[in-house]
Amino acid sequence: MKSKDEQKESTIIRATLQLIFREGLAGLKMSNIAKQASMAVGTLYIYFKNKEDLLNHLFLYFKRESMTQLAQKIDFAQPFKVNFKQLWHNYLAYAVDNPEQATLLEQLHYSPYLRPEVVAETDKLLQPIRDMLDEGKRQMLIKNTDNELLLAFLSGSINQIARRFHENDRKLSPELREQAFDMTWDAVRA
Amino acid sequence: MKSKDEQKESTIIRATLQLIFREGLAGLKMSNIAKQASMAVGTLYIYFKNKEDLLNHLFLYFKRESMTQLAQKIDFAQPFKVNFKQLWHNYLAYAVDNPEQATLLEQLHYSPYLRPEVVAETDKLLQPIRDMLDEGKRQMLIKNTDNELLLAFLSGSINQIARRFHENDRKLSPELREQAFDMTWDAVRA
DNA sequence: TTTGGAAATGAATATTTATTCACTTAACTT
DNA sequence: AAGTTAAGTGAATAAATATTCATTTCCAAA
Repeated sequence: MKSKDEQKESTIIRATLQLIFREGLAGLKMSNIAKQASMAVGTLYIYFKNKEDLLNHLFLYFKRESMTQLAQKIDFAQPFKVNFKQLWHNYLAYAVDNPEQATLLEQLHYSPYLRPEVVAETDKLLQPIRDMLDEGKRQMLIKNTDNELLLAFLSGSINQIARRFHENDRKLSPELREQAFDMTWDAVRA
Repeated sequence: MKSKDEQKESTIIRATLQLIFREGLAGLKMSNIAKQASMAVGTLYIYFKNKEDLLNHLFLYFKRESMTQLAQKIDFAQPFKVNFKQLWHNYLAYAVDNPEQATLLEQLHYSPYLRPEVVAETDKLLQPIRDMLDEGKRQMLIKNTDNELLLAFLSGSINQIARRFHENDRKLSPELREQAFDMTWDAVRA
């Protein structure tokens, strides 16, 4: 018998990502996903129950992927600021290299498609970062401020910087990235 | 003869806002807009050519409204930092009091509905803020950094703070707002 | 108070889009 | 190499949704 091609699931998800980025979630059609992924519409339904199911899987898939990227080169033996800086640059690099994702996760988050339990599950992925911020506060290196405020400040500024530069076709030079990091560090340091 | 009710246009726009916020742009249906606005579907087509037209009008409408709010109590006779702080608090207050807008503008921005010329027009509305930032740099009060970077940093962090707190049903106390402003000021000051 | 005309209505229609399913193809098993 | 079974296909169908339009309601002028 013919066996399921395991790569297809991710092919479909990535094709969907491209389309949402190009045309928005509101313009997403199953027939277009099939075309973009070079397969028949029917095939989509072999891998995912329906459109809603596909979108929930996609949300989790990219949240997990982004968290993996974020954790690159983080080494808890290093001093706090070294790790903080690495994390910040990882986040920015991911947002810059994958401008589609931020847009996508944003749009999905406020759509009738996403199931609440999937949203809750992704929030748990942030725990290691919360722990890291707590450690920074314990060492009195960063301001003793609410974690949600810190997280919102960090993620909001990074995403928006990546988005605006991408939208205007501008490159974020290493110098600009350094300037942006300095702003962030000045903002959070004690 | 019966005359056109001028308020209806804004009634429709506001009803649409509510719905996009509740169900996302992807879930937006003309029939629901009509229900939310307590009128018949056909009436929508008296005030707007079609769905796309309605959404473009709505985008401009709220961009303009938010800029008006932002300019409240700004007085160019005041010192730079006073105005900067007022502007920042105006922006945060608007984002907190109108959590729907940010979500909506975000979603619309990346949709097949929005016409490019409408996007370009809204970008021009930011010019007074760019001028203000330039003035701060001239007085050597803020870092001499790219305006787009500064704007992205400011708007991204504020929007995300307002959004996350609203999403988690948490109130942003005056103390937290002060802390957030201090972070921002530390970030931008020379 | 009558009447002309635009606003408002919402069931009917047109259009778009998700999903199914009868059929074909490919890979594995014996 | 024949048989078996699941993957893959895409035209056909179902479902959802935008838009129209024949009819009714309302207002203002005559």
